[in-house]
Amino acid sequence: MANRKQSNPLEKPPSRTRLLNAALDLVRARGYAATTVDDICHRAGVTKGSFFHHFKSKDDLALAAVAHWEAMTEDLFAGAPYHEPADPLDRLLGYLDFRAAILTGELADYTCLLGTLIQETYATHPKIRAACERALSAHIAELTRDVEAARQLYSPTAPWSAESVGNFIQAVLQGSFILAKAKQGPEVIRQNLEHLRRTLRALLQPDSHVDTNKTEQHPATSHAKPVEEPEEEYDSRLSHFVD
Amino acid sequence: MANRKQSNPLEKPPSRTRLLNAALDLVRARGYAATTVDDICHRAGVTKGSFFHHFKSKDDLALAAVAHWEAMTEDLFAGAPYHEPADPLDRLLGYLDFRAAILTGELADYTCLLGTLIQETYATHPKIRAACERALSAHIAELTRDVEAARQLYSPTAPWSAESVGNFIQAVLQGSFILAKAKQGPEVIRQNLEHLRRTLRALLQPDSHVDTNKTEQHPATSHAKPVEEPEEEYDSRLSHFVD
DNA sequence: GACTCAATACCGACTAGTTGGTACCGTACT
DNA sequence: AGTACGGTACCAACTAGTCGGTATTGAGTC
Repeated sequence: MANRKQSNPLEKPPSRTRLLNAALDLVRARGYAATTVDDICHRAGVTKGSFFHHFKSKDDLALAAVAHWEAMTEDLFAGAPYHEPADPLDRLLGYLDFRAAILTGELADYTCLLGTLIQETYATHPKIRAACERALSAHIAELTRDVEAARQLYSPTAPWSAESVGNFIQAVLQGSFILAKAKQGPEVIRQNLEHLRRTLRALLQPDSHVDTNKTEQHPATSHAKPVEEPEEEYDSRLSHFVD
Repeated sequence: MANRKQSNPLEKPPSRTRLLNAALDLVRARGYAATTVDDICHRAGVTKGSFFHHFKSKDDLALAAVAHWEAMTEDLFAGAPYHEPADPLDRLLGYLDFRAAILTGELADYTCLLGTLIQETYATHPKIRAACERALSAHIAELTRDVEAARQLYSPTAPWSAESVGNFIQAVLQGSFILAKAKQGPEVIRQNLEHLRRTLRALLQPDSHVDTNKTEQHPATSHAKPVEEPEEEYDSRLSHFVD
């Protein structure tokens, strides 16, 4: 609340935003419990007085950080190019390409705050868990819309729900992040996105007898590679949304 | 090291084992940083003197806990019934059934120590991360053997490696655990295992012209349900492997 | 346009409690 | 006696959170 300073592109963002960004970086790298308030203040370049002026507790900051994360990622995905295709399956495959394209920088830069936070807080911090769940579900719901459209188009009689596929995609991403942290590199994420691409193609394969004009756009059996990543296109820290 | 007391089924396990089990439970429920040495001692019913007699630091305990976990899960999976089928694809599908069957009790009872630990330590505790990675990779390698056998049998020209499929399976599991924690229940894990089943069937579908006698055992297009879970069969805390 | 007045933003020393880890001692085997 | 095991008391370092204070802003008043 209160009057948030309008974004004068010349001056640095206000303390509250700096604190939130610092929290995002540190929590994703070290986890929630291991990140101290002092750490966050130091990285944000402010003092504890400022911290507790903006947030009434560390947990309160965590909730704000989740909201901040949700806003940032919502913008990121809303502005991504994969929404353009008219075909919903193409949009889904484009989503996977996009997820691969943002895998730049350090591990902590492209992994998910929500997954990290959930693991640490699910049994001990109900509010944080709930906030993470809401944010995650919102993203999945967005995805599910395209899955449902593609299902209607290609496999209307499929025995799976669109929502379950949305969950599956998100699970592969979250699990891939863990493997990437274990292996200290994003390669496993790319490979899993590739498998996910195969999975979606298989699930949404035009039913043998259902005629479609899409066949040449995504040949179901070939080893099609994802589109070449635009490399420097996306800032993985998403800092260009910080305002 | 030292002479570990032989398992007299009448007396409770030795302190060291109690400490390790306590650590497993607490870390999986609250995370590593949020679990204190005192917590672990209290749950194990011993004092700090005992703790630091057996482990020279909290991190040292973590390494021992990973080894303990690895030994327990190795026994668990080695003793599971899914190895019986001669067909490697059946073994893989049996593995998925087994993973579904052990989803009993509390969330912390059936989720994975390694995934939790990796998230919190990957950037700050190199030794713990490395230990988790070794344990996880060993499990994946085990799985990969069956994938490779199935690949040779059904899709020898497939454009994917067996190892990448092993990673994919593990990623789905780890990610499903996160979603289950967010949603506070294992249902999403079951659904994702079902999708994984579909994925494996699609990947290992007998190549159109490759004849096989397996068709009736796992009809590739039906909505086959996994075998009914044996419910009370597996103790999710795995405590029967404790010594 | 100077002068309040109040609200907001920020600072940094301080505290009460907690943390991992240590020192030291008693006991039970062998 | 020696060694493995475990208990009690303690500590230095660190933690989230407090508190009194200052700087900056903007609206209202004359």
